[in-house]
Amino acid sequence: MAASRVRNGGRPTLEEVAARAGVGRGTASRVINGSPRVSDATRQAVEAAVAELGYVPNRAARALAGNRTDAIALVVPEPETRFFAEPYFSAIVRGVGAALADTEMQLLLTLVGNDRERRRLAQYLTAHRVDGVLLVAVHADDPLPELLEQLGMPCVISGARHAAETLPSVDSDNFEGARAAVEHLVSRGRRQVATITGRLEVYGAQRRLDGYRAAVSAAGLAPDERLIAPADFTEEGGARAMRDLLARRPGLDAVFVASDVMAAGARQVLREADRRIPEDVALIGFDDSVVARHMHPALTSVRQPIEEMGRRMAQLLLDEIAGRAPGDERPSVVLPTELVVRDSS
Amino acid sequence: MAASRVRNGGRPTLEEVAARAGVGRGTASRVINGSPRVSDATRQAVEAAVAELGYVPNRAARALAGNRTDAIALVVPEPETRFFAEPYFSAIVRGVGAALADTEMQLLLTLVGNDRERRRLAQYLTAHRVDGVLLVAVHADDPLPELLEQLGMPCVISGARHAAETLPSVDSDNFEGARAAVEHLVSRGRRQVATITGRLEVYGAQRRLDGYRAAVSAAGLAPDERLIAPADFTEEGGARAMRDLLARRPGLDAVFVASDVMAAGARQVLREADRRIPEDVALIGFDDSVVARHMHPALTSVRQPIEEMGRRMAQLLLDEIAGRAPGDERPSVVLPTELVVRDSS
DNA sequence: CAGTGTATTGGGAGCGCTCCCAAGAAGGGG
DNA sequence: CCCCTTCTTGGGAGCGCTCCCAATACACTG
Repeated sequence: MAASRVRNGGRPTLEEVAARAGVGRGTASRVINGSPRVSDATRQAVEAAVAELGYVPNRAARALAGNRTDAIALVVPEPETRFFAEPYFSAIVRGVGAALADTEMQLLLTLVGNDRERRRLAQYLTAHRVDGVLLVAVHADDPLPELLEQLGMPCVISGARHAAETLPSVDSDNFEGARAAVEHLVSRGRRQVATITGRLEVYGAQRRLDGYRAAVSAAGLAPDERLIAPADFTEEGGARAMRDLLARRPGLDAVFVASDVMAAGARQVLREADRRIPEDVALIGFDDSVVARHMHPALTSVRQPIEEMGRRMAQLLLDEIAGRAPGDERPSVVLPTELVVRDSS
Repeated sequence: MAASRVRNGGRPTLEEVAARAGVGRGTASRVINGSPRVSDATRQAVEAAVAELGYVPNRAARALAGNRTDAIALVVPEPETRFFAEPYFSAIVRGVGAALADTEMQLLLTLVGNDRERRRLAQYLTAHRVDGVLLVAVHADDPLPELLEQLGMPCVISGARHAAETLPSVDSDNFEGARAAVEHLVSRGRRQVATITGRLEVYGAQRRLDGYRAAVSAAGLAPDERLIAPADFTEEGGARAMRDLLARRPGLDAVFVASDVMAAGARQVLREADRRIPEDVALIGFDDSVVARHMHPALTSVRQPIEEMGRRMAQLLLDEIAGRAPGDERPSVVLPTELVVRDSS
C-alpha cells in the first residue's frame, strides 16, 4: 500500500555515488553542485557514477542542510475571478513554467481564497518554505507585499500597484495600449470617443484611462468627462456603463473599453439600442481574450504579452533570489502591448 | 542580499517547543502530529508552547526524516492547448486547490512541454519528490501512467483512457451528457440530428458519440452514418466537419458538437451558408465555456462540473496516498453533466 | 504484595545533504 | 633541498524532524 520502508525510496545517495567514483562525499557534492574546485579527472569520475547509478539529489535533504527550498510560490488571490479568466491565468503559468523549465526550481501554486487561507499563507511564508514569491493581481492595500518585504523574502508582482511602486514588478504598457487604441479610433474618423474604465483603484485601469485622455488631447478633440464611464471589469458593469454613456452622450461614435469582458456587456447594450458595430459605434476591448475573437463582430482588442510577463516575472524573481547587488535599483519591466484590429473598429 | 545564516531562518524548532512545554522532543512531535498516545495535560502544554512560539514545522526536515514530501504534482501536458483553454485549467486548479486547502499538502504545478521535459519529469517522479500525481489530459498511449504504476506512486487521472481503465480516475458522464443533449434536440422536433465528434482516440469523445447514437436510436430515428463527422476539437476542424455535413446532408436540422470551440467553427460555416440558428439548424456544444456564453446566438452547451472534478481528483489522490485497503477496487468517479439551454437550440 | 499489563514519556539513531576545516598533494622560490 | 602557497580532497558536524525502543508510572489481578 503506502510507501516502502526502504531508505530514500531505494534511490542511490550521494554517499553511494562517491563510493562508486572512489572519492569522498564532499567531492561528489562539489561536482554535483558545479563547484570549480575539483580536478577534471575527479569530475568525470563522479559524473560517470552519477550516470550509472541514475543519481538524483534528495531535495528534502538539500533543503534541510542548505536552508533553502529551491521552490517558489505563485500566489493567486482566488476571489479575483478576473485573473482566472482566459487569457491571464494559463498564460502566466505557461510563462513562469517556461522560465523555470531548465532550473531546479519548483513551482508551487497557492490559491488564496479567504482570510483564513491568507493567514495560513503568511505563516507559510514566514516559515520560509519557499525561496521567493510571485504575486499576481495584488491590490494596493494588500498587506502581503509588506510582510514579504519585512521577511526579506524575494518577491515580484505583476502590475505595479501605483506610480511609486517599490517592489520589483512586471507590467504591460497600459497607458500606451490605451493611447494607441484611441488613436486608432480617431484615425478612422471617430470624433466622440467614449471610454469604459475598470476599477480605478487598480493602477492599470487608471493608466488606461490616462492613455485614453492623452490620445483624446493629442487628437485635438474636446475632452469631455461625460464620455468617461467607470465600471468594475465585469460584464454587467460594462453594460451598465454603456447604458449611462448612451443616455448622456447619444451621439458617441466609438468606445474604448478597458477589458474584453466589459466590452461584451457593452456590445449587448449597443445591440439592444440598435447601434450597429462598427458602422454606428466602433468598439475596442482590452486583453485580446477568447471572448474578443468569438464576439460578433469580432472585437478589436489590445493584446498584452501575458506569457512573456510570466516569463519575465520568473526571471526577475530568480535574479532577486540569487541576490541583487546593493545599489541596483528595483528592477521593473514594462512590456509593450499590441493592437489587434478586427471587425468592431 | 541572500538568506541569513540563522538556523532554520530564525524559526523555533521542535526542540525549543518541547523545552518550553517541559516535555521531550518525542512527545512534542506526537502532539503536533496528533498522536492519541499523549495525556491531555501534556497535549495542552505543548499546544500552548506552539502558540506562544509561533512554531511551524520545518517541512524539509519532516520530509527527510519521514520519507515523504507532503506535496503532490499536477502534471499538465502543455501541448494540449485544449486543456489550457477556459474552463478546464483554472477550474481544475481551483477544485484541486479547494480540496487541498485544509491539508498540509502542497500543490506543485508541472508543465510538460516536450520530450526533454517529459524525461525530466519521469526522473523527478522516480526520485520520489512528490507523494502523488494528478494527471490531466493523458493520452491512451502515454507511458507516464505505467511508469507511475511501476514506481508504486499514487496517481489519479482525469478522464478514463478507455473502457477498461485501470487507474483511479475522475470523469464527467460524457455518454449521458451527449445523450441528454440529443434527446433535447429531438424533443424540440429536430429529425435530422448530426454530430461533430472530437478525436475518437480520446475516450471521452468516443463516449459522446456513443451517447449521440443511443439517443438517436431511442428516438426511433434512422441511424445515419453520414450524419456523423469526425473532427479534432479545433475550431478549424469543426468548420471543416460542418462543411462536410452540409454537403452530405443538406437537410439536417440540428448538430450536436462535441466541444464549444468546434461549435464556434461550425456556427461560422452555418452563417456563411445562410442557415439561421436555431430556426434552420439547432446547435449544441460541449464544455459550457466562455465561448458558448458569448456566441451569437448564445450556445446551448453541456456543462461538466470541472471544478468538482478537480476536487474529487485531489480527494481520491489523498485517499490513495493514505493507502487503500487491499481488495478495495480502483475507485473511479463519474460526475453528472448538465445541459445549459440557451438560444441556439 | 508480587506479577503483569497498559498508558505515557524521553531521547538515541538516523534521514541525505551542505558547509567547512584541516590535511595531503603539487608546484614555485630562495 | 626546504619552506610556503595553492589546489584538491575527505569527512565531521550538523540541519530539524520522525521512528522506535526502552524506561517509568500507574492500575489491576490473584
